[in-house]
Amino acid sequence: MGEAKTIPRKTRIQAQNEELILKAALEVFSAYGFRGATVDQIATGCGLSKPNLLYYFRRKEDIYVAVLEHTLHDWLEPLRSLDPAGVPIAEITRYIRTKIRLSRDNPKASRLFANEILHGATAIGGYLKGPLKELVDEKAAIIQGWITEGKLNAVDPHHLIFAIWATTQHYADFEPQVQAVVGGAPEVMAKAEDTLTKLFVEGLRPRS
Amino acid sequence: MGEAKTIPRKTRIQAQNEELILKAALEVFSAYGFRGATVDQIATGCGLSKPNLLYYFRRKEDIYVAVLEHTLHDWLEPLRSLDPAGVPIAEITRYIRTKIRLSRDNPKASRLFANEILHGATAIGGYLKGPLKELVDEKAAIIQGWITEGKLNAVDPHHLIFAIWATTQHYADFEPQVQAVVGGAPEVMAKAEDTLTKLFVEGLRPRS
DNA sequence: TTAATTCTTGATCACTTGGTCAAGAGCGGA
DNA sequence: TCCGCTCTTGACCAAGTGATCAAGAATTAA
Repeated sequence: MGEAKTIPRKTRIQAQNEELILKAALEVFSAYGFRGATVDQIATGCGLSKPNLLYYFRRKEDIYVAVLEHTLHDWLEPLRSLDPAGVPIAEITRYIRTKIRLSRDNPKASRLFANEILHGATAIGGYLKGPLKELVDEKAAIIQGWITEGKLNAVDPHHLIFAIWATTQHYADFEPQVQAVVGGAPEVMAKAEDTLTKLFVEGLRPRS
Repeated sequence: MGEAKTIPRKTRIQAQNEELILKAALEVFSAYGFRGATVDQIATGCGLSKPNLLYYFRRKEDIYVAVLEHTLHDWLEPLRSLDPAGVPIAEITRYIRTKIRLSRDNPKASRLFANEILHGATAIGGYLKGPLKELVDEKAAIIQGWITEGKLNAVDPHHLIFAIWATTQHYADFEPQVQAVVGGAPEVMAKAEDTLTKLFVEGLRPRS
């Protein structure tokens, strides 16, 4: 079949090395940002020579975009699963808890995005204005519905979502600051989770 | 007097140029981060030649530290002025409104710090663990006092402060994302201010 | 086995960047 | 005016970086 030629399947080695590369790239890009990271660092990080790395991704930017896209989808999953049929306060609570745990378990992904957006979001600007905006608008409408039904306090849904993003990702993105002020004990994150949940729930629960 | 020799006063030109440099440096460092920024960019930004710039600050890092320190003090002023003798809810409200306006009017300072902390806070780590922690602990104690008096809902004061920082600075640090989702109209920031204030006030006001 | 394809790398290049230096221009006080 | 000090700059350097290339090694399909 000519098919095998027009759509070349990925080699075992290819798939394996690309995975190694993306893993090392997340490590390096999240720590130093796009401009601060070097191809050499990534190559060393995954045990490949620099020319070999550039055999799989021809330009540094290609690696960067690849690791961004590879991580983006998972990052939005919690918001995506906000259920319009659920109990409003319970849904919001679950969203906050899921989001802060995601930040705790994937701080590098959080920092990768933070850095990208902080510096203008040039690589994912299209994604923000397209799929991301669509998703946020959709979920904001759901929240607005709950507000109209009197199930939640009347706050702007978009800004509510921003507030949840900001507070939960704060613990990953600004870790050195958090560490400096309250230390890095494991119970800090648990306390953070409870505090944020309580703050938002009390802020959103209508006074009877 | 020998005093004039041991403590050389700053020349007019010196003071003037250093101010120019710090201004241009904030511009460049906030946009590209420490590693991403170049001395050439800063030099061009303030109309000096590169060697001339390096005559005033011998190393790139010296400029960076100078602009960080130059901005740090002002940045913490709102928290510093949290008044233990004031009305709790009013004090918190004023703090949030002051902070979000500071972020709106000085987004570059916000981004400068965000980038510094995001990349490990190596240049200001000492400041975070020293003066910053002291200030936060002091103000957290005040808030804790208000809680004990039953004037505020029982939430962890440290995490409350983190939440206020995160939500207010979000609009400066993640501007491209906010812009992509809700646009950049002037009323967006006003709406943000009202939403955050309402959220925190309702979250903190004790149920009678 | 064999031949085509994929994978790997040492050497190298063009370019950027932080930093130096010596020499000259400009300024201020006596 | 004159002298010492500050300020300014063109030329330059060494290190680091993204990217290329040709040639060889390994893998795969027949």
